[in-house]
Amino acid sequence: MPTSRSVPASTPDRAGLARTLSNWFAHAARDLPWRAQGTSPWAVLVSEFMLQQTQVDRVIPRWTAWIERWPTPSALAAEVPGEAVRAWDRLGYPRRALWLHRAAVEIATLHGDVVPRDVQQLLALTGIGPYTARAVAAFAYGEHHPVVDTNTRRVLARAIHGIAAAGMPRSTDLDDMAALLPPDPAEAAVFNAAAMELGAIVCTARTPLCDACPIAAWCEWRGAGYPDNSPEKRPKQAKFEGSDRQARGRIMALVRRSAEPVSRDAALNAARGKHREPHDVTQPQRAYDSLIADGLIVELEGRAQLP
DNA sequence: TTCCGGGCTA
DNA sequence: TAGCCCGGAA
Repeated sequence: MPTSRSVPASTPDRAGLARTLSNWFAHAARDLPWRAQGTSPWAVLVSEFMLQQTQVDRVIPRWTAWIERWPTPSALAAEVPGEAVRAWDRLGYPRRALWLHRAAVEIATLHGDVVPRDVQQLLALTGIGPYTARAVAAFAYGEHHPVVDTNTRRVLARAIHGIAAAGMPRSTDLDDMAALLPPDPAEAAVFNAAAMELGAIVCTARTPLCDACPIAAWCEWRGAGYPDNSPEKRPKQAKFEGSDRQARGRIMALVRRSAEPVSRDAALNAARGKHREPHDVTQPQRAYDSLIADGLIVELEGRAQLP
């Protein structure tokens, strides 16, 4: 790995980078519904929960229906958790539907039905971590915080550190971003969004569109000739086919679409899929048990249903 | 057909 | 640190 240059001394015109990127965002930003004027903090929070693991195009219809049905935290909190799981549909990682429901209960009961604006209070809510807490504070309330998601981390790695790909999250990510933020809170919020947007649609992981990049002139990675200097790759993701994840997803799909509780046998059969692969005979039961442990299904008299 | 992105919890 | 879901990109 090349020695990184002594950090800020020789780096040019950071304010120019921020200004240029924000100007680009003003015309290039996708027209996403949660970016509309007047979107409530709750609606912003819901969008961030959904976007934690799911691409924008798949989130939009679920988010729209969710906000229409549950326009406030207390509206969701009044439902049983299973309704949140069902409405989550196939967004993936359904534990997050449970967490969002729990967060709604916490906001309704502990915060007077008002989404907190303080990062520490946001972090204390179920399912909210460092990214989501700062995203809500910055985008819903205009608070001055660095917001760093995986897209921003990749932009920082390339533009600031000259490294082809971001590795594991670094302790310096938030400091790096904070150093770039304009002092004005509203401008800082725009810049946070702009950096994420650049990572999402231009500075992409696999095929970055460097010719179309508005901050190419500032990019250390480009300046170095696009070296293939990534640190170790992140551990490769296990195959989905044949995985416990897949088995869990199949059970959840069955339980979500069933108006009535389903028998345990039906659930275990669903876990096996069409091919009835016998490679791991313990998997269906393991998947079933793990869903119960996660609270995503409950079993009553040998029948499984949403909580 | 395979690969991989995405933040959080325990 | 591992585990979690699905769909679109390669």
